Amino acid sequence: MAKPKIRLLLVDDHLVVRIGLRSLLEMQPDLTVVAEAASGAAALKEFERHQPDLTLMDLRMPEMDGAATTAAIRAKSPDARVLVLTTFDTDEDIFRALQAGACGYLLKNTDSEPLLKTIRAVHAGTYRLPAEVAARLAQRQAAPELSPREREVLELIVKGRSNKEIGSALGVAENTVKNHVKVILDKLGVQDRTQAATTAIQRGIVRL
Amino acid sequence: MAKPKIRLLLVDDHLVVRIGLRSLLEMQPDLTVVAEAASGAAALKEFERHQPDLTLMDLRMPEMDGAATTAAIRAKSPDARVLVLTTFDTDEDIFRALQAGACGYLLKNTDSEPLLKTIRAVHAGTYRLPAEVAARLAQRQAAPELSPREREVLELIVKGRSNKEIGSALGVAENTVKNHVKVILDKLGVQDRTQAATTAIQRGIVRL
DNA sequence: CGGTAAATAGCCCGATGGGGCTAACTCGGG
DNA sequence: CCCGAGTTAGCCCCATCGGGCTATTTACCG
Repeated sequence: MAKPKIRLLLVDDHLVVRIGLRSLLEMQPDLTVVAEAASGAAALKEFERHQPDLTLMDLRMPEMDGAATTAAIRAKSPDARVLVLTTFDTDEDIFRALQAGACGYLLKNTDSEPLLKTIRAVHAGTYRLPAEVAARLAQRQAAPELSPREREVLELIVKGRSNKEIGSALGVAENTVKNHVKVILDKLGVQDRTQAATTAIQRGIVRL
Repeated sequence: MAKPKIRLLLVDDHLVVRIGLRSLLEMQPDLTVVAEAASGAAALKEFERHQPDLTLMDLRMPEMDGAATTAAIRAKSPDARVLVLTTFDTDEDIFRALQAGACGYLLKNTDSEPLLKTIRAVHAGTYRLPAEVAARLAQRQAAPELSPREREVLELIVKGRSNKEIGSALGVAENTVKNHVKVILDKLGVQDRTQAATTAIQRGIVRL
């Protein structure tokens, strides 16, 4: 055994995905899966115990999602390498994952070759984000972020509440809500609340 | 070999899921995976060739989705058994799958025991839909279906178009659109177009 | 300590939306 | 051959929405 294997931690709430990944990865002579976790909380424990070289992380998970888990891991181990695995990619998810400190991202429907190639590249520190993703990230940075209150209002918009209902729900005047709505529409670059709702869902700003 | 094995066809566009399922299923003495397909079209070919006892079918796939593929299979082989595997369940997807002739449905994040149990139950013909799902189906049948034109209008609502814009897009008067919208709101059981948009997305009536 | 952003709230006004109601025409099934 | 559903279209009316504008308080950052 000339070179030590790359030690991997798998984090995914889907059993079949964990099994599939494990089978795929264990067939490689330079890779070994040292632990699996089905939740963010479990992932933290396993990371502590095994200190893997690289963590493969699903984004959509119940309770603690992949971005939050990634942030928690990197808070304790700033040089931890995390590669995000997503099923369908909303810009917001990827953005949050990368902001949380993920080193890269992959779609789950990629073939084995690009998957293995990316794992080795990330481990070697030579991984670069695809140009298309980098472009979307740049665009996202250009787009102004919503304030906490605005996100709150946006969630209620998505639920179909009127400005008046949102006002009483938040304990503020309807006029105040209207102001927030105006800012939200402006920041999202849309004309009305329906477009705001659908783009919020599309970008993953709010969970449906 | 006293009893013949249950011969399975796996249909899923995710490589890791196919591998994971195959590993899981091949460990069972009474199950064998005779073929895999990564698309609806490929699934039809493999079904023709192998005539499996049971097909495990993903719903969300590019080009031809699971419901359409299930319908195509059952059009040729009316007694084919198809078990739908979904990641996240929108009512509409499940409903369409069952209408297309699927025998049952499972979430991908289920553990192995319920998965194996369900496979054997479906093959034995003793599978019953969970009460919760049956209730949702009953509710869906109670809900009146949208007419083709109404679905068309709904799609434009989701895109954030105004009634006037929808009218000119469809070549009809704004008043006509308003009538359609009224009916849509009524059929969906919602108060305004924003709720219509979000519930349409949630139920899977329109693709985002 | 001053500037900036967020959150609050008010005003006016025109555009849009949605409820209720009537009424053509068309097409397919009983 | 008529009935029902779908599609078309009009009417009135008022609530809601969204644009534009100003203003106060708080809080944080440089």
